[in-house]
Amino acid sequence: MLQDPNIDSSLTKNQSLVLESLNDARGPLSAYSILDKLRNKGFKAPLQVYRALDKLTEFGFVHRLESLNSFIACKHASCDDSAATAFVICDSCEVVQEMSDISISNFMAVLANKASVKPIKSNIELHGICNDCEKK
Amino acid sequence: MLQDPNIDSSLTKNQSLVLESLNDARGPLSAYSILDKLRNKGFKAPLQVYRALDKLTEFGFVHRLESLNSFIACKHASCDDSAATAFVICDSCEVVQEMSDISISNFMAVLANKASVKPIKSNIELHGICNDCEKK
DNA sequence: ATGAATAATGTAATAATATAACATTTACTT
DNA sequence: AAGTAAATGTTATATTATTACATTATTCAT
Repeated sequence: MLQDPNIDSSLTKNQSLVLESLNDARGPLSAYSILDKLRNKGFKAPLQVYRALDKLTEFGFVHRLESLNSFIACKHASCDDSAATAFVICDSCEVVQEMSDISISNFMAVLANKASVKPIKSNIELHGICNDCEKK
Repeated sequence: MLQDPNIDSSLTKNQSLVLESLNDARGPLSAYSILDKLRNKGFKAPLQVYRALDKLTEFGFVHRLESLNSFIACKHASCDDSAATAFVICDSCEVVQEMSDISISNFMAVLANKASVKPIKSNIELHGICNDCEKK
């Protein structure tokens, strides 16, 4: 799977390695499981992972799933700050769907307005059982 | 401040103490800061707090703020499971507004439907700067 | 009432997640 | 090339949460 060179080239070595780990993963990963995956690439301390994750999150390449203390690569071409994203998580198979349409951003804008707050960052996570798991 | 006896009477001693701590607090508290507040009431270990928090959350008396790893008493008379709640958090003064109207529940229902997921639990947190802090 | 089952508690140990502090290296800019 | 900013390496430690197991309290059917 080829990566966009323009994206990867803007990243440092550690950032690229962490992002690759997340891209290769089927689901969200904890910082420490990323660390374990990257020990054979020279990673030795959690801070190496956390620092890369900070930047990747800042760039919009990675999202943090607060309710799982874990991280997931953004599935969208570029997730700019203005767009709110919602995550739907199956508690059975742990598949995560990343939803990011205008209605979500609108909803959060309305919420911010109701609360008289200037929005910085939103976090929307819905836990449930996906269709496939429900059938079993 | 008098508590509803019907509510308190259904709680155990530890649960009541933890809920009181959260009711007395101006904002959200971490489990360990609750523990510290309750040491003079005989609390000695984090598990005493976590176990009480589990039950209080289950009963709907307490909410967990995932992005803060902390807990807050529910401001509503009774927060049944069917109602989705959103939290608006000022990153400056740390005041938390608990929003719980039908539009939030509706929004999450639509999201669940779009993702073909049977919803269990939702978590909506919006970080920003409140009006008061913005003025300063 | 009594005994069995269930729920809650006490306590110690440890696991899992995250950051502080400081030294060093690399990359960028002029 | 020198100076600055950004990234990295490394150790130690802080913070958050759970496992495991023993004990006590409560509930509930008989």
